Amino acid sequence: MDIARLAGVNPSTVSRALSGSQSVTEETRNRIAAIAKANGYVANHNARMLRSRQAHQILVIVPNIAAFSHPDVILGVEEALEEHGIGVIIGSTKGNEERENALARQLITGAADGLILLNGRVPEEFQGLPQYAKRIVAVSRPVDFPGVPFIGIDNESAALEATQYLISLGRSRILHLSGPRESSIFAARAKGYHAAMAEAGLEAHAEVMHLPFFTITSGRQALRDILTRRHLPDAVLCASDELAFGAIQSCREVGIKVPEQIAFVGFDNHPVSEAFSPPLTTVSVPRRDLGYVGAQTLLRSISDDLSETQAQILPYELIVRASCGRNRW
Amino acid sequence: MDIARLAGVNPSTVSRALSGSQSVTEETRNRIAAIAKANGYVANHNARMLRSRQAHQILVIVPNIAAFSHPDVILGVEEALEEHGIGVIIGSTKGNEERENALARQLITGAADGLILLNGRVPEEFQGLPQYAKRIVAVSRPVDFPGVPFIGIDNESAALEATQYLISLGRSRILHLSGPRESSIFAARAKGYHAAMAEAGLEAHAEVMHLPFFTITSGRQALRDILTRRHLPDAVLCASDELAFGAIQSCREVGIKVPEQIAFVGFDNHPVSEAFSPPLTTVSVPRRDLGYVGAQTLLRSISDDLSETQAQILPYELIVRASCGRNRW
DNA sequence: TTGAAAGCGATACCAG
DNA sequence: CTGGTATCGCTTTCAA
Repeated sequence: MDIARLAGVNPSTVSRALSGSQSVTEETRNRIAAIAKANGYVANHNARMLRSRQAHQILVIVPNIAAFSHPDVILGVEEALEEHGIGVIIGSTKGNEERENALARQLITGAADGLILLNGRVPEEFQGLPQYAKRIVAVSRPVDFPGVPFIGIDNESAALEATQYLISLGRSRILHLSGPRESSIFAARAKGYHAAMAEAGLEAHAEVMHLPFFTITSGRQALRDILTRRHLPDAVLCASDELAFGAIQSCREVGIKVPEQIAFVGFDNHPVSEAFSPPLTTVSVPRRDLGYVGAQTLLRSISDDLSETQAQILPYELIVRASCGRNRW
Repeated sequence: MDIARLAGVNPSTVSRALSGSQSVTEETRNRIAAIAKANGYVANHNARMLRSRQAHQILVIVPNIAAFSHPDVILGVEEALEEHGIGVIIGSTKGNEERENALARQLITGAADGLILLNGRVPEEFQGLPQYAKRIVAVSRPVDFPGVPFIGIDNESAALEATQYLISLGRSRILHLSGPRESSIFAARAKGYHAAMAEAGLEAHAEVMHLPFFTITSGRQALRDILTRRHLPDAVLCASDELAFGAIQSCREVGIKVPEQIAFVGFDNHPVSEAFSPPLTTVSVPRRDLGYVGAQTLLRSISDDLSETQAQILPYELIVRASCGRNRW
């Protein structure tokens, strides 16, 4: 590097000066910094990373970046990493396993130093490679891979509480609209829902509908089908706010009154839920914190001073709004 | 690399085989590929990139990843790049100039091969470095930097058309709720709005409110203020769907009827706008296509076969829903 | 088609 | 505190 020549020092001194090493006179450091700046010099990323064996990048794998809940998590991740000068790479998989593996390779090849999984699954590529566990954390959705920490909420308990709330309002024919059955997060919510129903002696009315997607469109279509039934539910617990938005839309379209005829509860507390009509009662998930804590956990895990924390459960909160009406009795 | 030893060939042959070079026997290539796979070998990313002077990564700079309109654009970018085996890095700046420059350095240091700007501004860092123009494209919001192509919609014309639509319904006291005045995209929309008002002889009623953010909260607060006025507008053209959601919420809270008393038009056609109550009339922006075309343009520009395309204007569409009611006359 | 050797641009280690 | 040198892991050029 010719900054060395210009400064009349050895390249290694330039390197030390620019990376803020202590073992360089402040005077020398300043002089080199000035020369570098004047010449618009910045160290080549790939060369540094090759030598120092760090990418200074963390990869976040999301199933779908357009889903309502992920951007806020990513925001939290960014905030945590920014403080450490670490960049964030995003990859969305859309459930495509091939794509998942391609992204996984970013970790294996050293393009990223760590992985934050929001998709609830460790890519196949890591099977039989337990040494990568310490470079991976799962956020929002747990994964089945030994040694990978999880940061999320207690979904079972949240669904339980939400269902109990509906029951406390006098609702009994409560339907649970959920996401893919295979996803542990939806399984947990369904479990909490069933527990509450059973506890209230309403098991006979319990019904879980697992949908392949938890989008607005998906919720809309599901309710269209349900509204053709002879006996309508009097409440619906939705596994995402998006499902609830679509579902409520369908009700409106056929003149079913919300919350009078059917009450709705969502999951996420997306910003829209407050502006929606009726404002949506929903389980608030600390998305940003999940991302923030997840990133911090990852950094600690990578640098080896993680005291075997296997799961961090953050608090959720049931936000009561008008979509469930008031107590009927 | 010991794959070479295992295969009994020279490292260079392994390199050639794995990168699919033609000048290697198919037989040799297959044999090496098999051995590499069996041993879980993948070439180190940073070393490859150092040598070949490519990062195979594109950086997308967004002002705020939680804004409703960006994720879809990113989706389009990902789709376009995935086909070329190029990864996507995301950085959100939250308007922080220092953060912008830090991200810019990713391009300068070679951590990324190109830059897609969704924030309407080329980072300071590139001032006086025109050679980077060919590695940058601006999507959604144009930037002021010679040689940087722009992919977006005709905002002025879209706002003009939306305003004309409101006028055609008999509305006359139309307010325009917009984002930061400094942003050219909002300036363009305001211009179209003014043109329509002037054309209809309603210039006297024209009023543009520039808000620092175009979020739900921002729209909600703005309308709260406006609704205390003696003379209410009879329509509001919002520069984003989010503003509209918040604004309509405020109307609902004080009992103002939408669309009877005030009609609303949004911008973006976010998925929620259809499920909202009332369903929101809005300008549909082809967000995904913008991202897709933007990424393609960038790739062509980087590889030098860009025929000096300076702007690609994609079609928008006014989606008419119930938030403006029907013609009053 | 393959091998040998020379870097890519930095950092790290060992002397001084 | 600074200089010299080996080296990170791969690709590429030049010969054979």
